Amino acid sequence: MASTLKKSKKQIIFEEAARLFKDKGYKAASMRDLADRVGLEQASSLYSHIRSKEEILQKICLDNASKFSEGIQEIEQSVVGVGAQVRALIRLHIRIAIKDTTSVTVFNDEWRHLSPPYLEEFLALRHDYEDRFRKIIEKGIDQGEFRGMNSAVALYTLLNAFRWIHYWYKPDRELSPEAIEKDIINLLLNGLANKS
Amino acid sequence: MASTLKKSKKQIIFEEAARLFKDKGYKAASMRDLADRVGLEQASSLYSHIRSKEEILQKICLDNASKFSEGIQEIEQSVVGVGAQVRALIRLHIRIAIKDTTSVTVFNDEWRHLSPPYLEEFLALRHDYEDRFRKIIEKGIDQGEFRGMNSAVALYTLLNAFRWIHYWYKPDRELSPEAIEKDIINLLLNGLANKS
DNA sequence: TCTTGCAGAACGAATGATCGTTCGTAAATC
DNA sequence: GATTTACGAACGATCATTCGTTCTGCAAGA
Repeated sequence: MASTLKKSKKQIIFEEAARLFKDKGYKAASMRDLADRVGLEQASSLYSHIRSKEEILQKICLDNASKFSEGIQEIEQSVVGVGAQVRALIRLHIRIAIKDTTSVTVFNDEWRHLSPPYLEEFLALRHDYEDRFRKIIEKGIDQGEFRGMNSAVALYTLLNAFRWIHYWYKPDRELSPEAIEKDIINLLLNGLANKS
Repeated sequence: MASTLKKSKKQIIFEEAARLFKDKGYKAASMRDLADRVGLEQASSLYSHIRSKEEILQKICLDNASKFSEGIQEIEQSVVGVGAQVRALIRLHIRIAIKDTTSVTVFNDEWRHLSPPYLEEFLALRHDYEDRFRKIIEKGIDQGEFRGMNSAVALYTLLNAFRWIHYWYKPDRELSPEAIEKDIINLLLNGLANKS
């Protein structure tokens, strides 16, 4: 099989850790739990592959932050019209949530357990992302394409509207990702589009 | 002052614990932290007033669950028309989030640390609430008042759309609770109302 | 008014459990 | 034979909680 790019143990540990952190929360998840899940008898064995527990959280948080940064970067440059941009951003969120359910849950809910230098770095990235999203919304409001409303309320309502997918979605549902995208975009955007 | 209904120490402990659990998360919050916040030198002193750490979490979770149960109960009985019912439910969520910011955060994010008998009880209450909310949405879809879409997608998108308020809202914002209500209802409901 | 007794509240030490991590060594892999 | 990986014991820290004691405020009795 050409597709047998064997995963390194390190990678397995990171993936299993994401699942563990999602299931129990970062603080409640122990390194002994993690050792069990990857088939090691001792928690100490993990340290042949990783530096620390927090290193795992750092990687998960920063990797996901990068996904969103790169996503919005591309949308700003290649998509024209604020309506299409917001639609693309919604799709970006939904697709990441469906593709990387576990790591996006950790990214969403466990970032606060990052310690000082990394916490600030993470918050700066998030602030930057929200700012760029907000600017698109404000532009749409100014142009009359979006409903006149507080832009922060619009921003956070949108950002949170998908935050159940990574928790709820399973591939064997009768509902396809495309159908979810369509329904959510319709629900959100026909409230955002000005039709006075 | 007639308004001096002195809070019992127990009540102070519960309120301060909610704040602490919100700030650091249930697992990361220690009883020593809590003792500090209520002005006790020793964590052991807390046990003159409370039975256990989890007792606090149980009360916070069940109290808030009751608020939502009672809220939807009243709406089902007194509000006519699915459109008005959904509007009332949105207002219910926003008002609780603004009134009890700290405890609603704990209720939302920390319930999973409840242990066996209480966890199941909590999940049953939540399932019941979601079911009743979903039935209203389905009725609206059937009657043609709401957009034709998957009712679970609609339910969870609505339920999560406000989940930033308890984190973001501060009384000194230039934005009044009424303005937030208006904006969110407009944003969400004009996407839900069928206008073909 | 002063003393006494009592109960609730706070303390401080200690318990057993669990945590993340280190270290020296042994097994496994190449 | 060299290097990576796993082990097992151990470390120090911190956790929630228990226990016996001390402190505090207040009411009853003298």
